[in-house]
Amino acid sequence: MVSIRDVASRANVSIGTVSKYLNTPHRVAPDTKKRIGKAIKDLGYMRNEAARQLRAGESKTLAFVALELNNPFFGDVADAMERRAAQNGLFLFIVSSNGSPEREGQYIEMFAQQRVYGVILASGMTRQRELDLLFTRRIPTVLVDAYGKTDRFSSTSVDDFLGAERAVTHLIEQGCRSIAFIGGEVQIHQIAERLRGARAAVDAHSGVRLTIIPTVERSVRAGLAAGEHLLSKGRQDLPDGIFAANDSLAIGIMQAISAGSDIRIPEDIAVVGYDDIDFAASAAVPLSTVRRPREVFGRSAVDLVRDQAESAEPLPVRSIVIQPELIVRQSSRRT
Amino acid sequence: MVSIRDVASRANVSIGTVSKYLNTPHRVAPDTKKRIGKAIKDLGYMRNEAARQLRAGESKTLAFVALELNNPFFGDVADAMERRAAQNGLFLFIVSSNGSPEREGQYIEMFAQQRVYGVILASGMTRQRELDLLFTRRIPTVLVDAYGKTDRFSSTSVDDFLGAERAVTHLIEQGCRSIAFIGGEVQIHQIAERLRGARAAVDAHSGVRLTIIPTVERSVRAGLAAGEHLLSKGRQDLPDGIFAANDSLAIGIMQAISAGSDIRIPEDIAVVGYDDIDFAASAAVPLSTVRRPREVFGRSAVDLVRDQAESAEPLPVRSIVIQPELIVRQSSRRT
DNA sequence: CATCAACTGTGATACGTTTCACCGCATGCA
DNA sequence: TGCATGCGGTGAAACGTATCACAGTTGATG
Repeated sequence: MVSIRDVASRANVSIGTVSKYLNTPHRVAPDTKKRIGKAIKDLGYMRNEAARQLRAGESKTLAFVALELNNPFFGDVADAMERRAAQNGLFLFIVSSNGSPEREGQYIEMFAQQRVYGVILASGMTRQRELDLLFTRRIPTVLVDAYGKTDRFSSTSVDDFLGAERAVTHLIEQGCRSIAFIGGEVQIHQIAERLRGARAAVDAHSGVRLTIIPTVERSVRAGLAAGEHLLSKGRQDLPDGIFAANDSLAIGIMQAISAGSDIRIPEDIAVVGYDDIDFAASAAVPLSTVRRPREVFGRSAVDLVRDQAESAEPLPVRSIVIQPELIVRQSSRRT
Repeated sequence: MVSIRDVASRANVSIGTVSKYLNTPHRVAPDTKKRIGKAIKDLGYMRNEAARQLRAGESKTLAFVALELNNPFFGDVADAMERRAAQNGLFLFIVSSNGSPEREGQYIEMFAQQRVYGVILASGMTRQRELDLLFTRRIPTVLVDAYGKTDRFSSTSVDDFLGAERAVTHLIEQGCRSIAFIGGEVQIHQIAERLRGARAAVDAHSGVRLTIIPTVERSVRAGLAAGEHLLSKGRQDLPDGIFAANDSLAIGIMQAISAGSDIRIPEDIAVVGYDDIDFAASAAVPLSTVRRPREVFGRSAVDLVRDQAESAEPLPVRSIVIQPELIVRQSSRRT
């Protein structure tokens, strides 16, 4: 493997000069510059990033830990972050925790070991252990959608409690009295918030019941399975309103219902999802949902990290909270 | 920042012993082990990955370059890769080229500088420059969906030519005579293949026309725009069959058609997409499509990289070609 | 009792950079 | 001429780890 040393000797200069060429080229004489450039090309030299990092101690790599990538919502957010990162001269590494806190922990540890530029956490299930790690190491960290979870990190989030409350209140206004919350994995912070909001809405109206149906994943497939499970019950046990933890789930459930029964949406069961992914509007029955702005989300998370990283002294914690918007479509419109 | 040196002195051992503790703990006496462990905990020591890499020269990080993450297909593939990587004790870093070959080039260069374990390329638009780079540096590299593009790298791919040919032949059998191919960004290898397949099918039948409609992105939104553009033409200029470059596009187009006209799908226009993402089956009109197995895809790409990386001598190039499957649903079923 | 192997721990070296104090030299100015 | 200034280049010292030959100790074996 060819190193800076080889380049130096081939160009008849010292190692220091080659390094200068690499980092502050304007401080190298034109003639020398040419020689070094040629040597690099001839040898096919490529800087060893590990060595650079070790010595310089800084990195331009921003890490984004997503909960799962099969949800298009995260894909869109990731793409938005990538654009913003590029504008700031940063690189964005995305990892998927695939729903496992242990795995996420491994990744965070690796990022800490790499001394990355910063970390954006959107898994909603980061363990205290890793949060402590990031905090004590002073690694610029931003939490996505963990509103109120911590006073140590900056965050961007949508007020999921409010969003869920609005969604369920809407269902109740449409006449629903038995509401099922699907996707109740309370490990995940966002989901827990949505459940809390749903319950608040239900509690505010007498005569309304809330049932919780957990799922393993939050994919279309999981929604299908949940829907089929639901249908296997007696007709009288069915809810008349469904609030799903995200759109993928909702779409899966609606598909199961329309394929496996003559139950009508929204007349017999009204459905509301969460996120407003692009596929929500084009579902068999266009899906009512709670919109979370993806572009803003991604952009502001990157900005928050950058501000922290570029600032000399520690910045005060900042929390950006975005209001969610209820989008009513056919799947819940009864009037 | 606390280093291995601090740990050593606090535990009253040499640096070498601490390193041994970190890498081959079974060669350290239980008593010493305890002392070192305590010192590490007390000091909050964390290994510096850059230094480790510099010295050891090896990494456990696999890089996946995706074309775009807003397409759920890539998200699913990425999740599948992540699972396989975890099984092999590897880390998976995902990056999105966001449709820009320059940006992709930057990432590849950075991966080469980092001496990553391996690289999986799925952008379909990797430049020759970067391919050469990876090849000469002997970085284990696998191409996804670049069947026949190179004889230097192993690859997993779906035969997109065949898939497209089948899709369009199916449209013709359903009576379509004027077919539009939507998403014609020929820069991207996969898309170019699909276009080639579509043309082959059209050429094999007399009296059938093929129109190409390019789009900037390949998202639902882009499909909506393309659909609206289509509708703005006179009714007699409309195609009677649409083959979209992917499902997101197809779903967007169908949505535009059903919202902005009384044109019926499939009676007036039959539509076929590509990928069979989970949302295809649950679209307003369930979407016919060409299925690409996502799980197998992700898994085998990781395996190919691993085989190369673990092998002492260079392995012969291997190409895994998967047959695509045409899934006929309502959007193209006229009989 | 001598020998040998297994087991622990040591210290020096190397990995490929960046950085920084320093030096020689030419230039401009009084 | 004397002196400050700035430019272009040098060489050595880190950065934090892994590795490896080697040494000391112990227990078993013949």
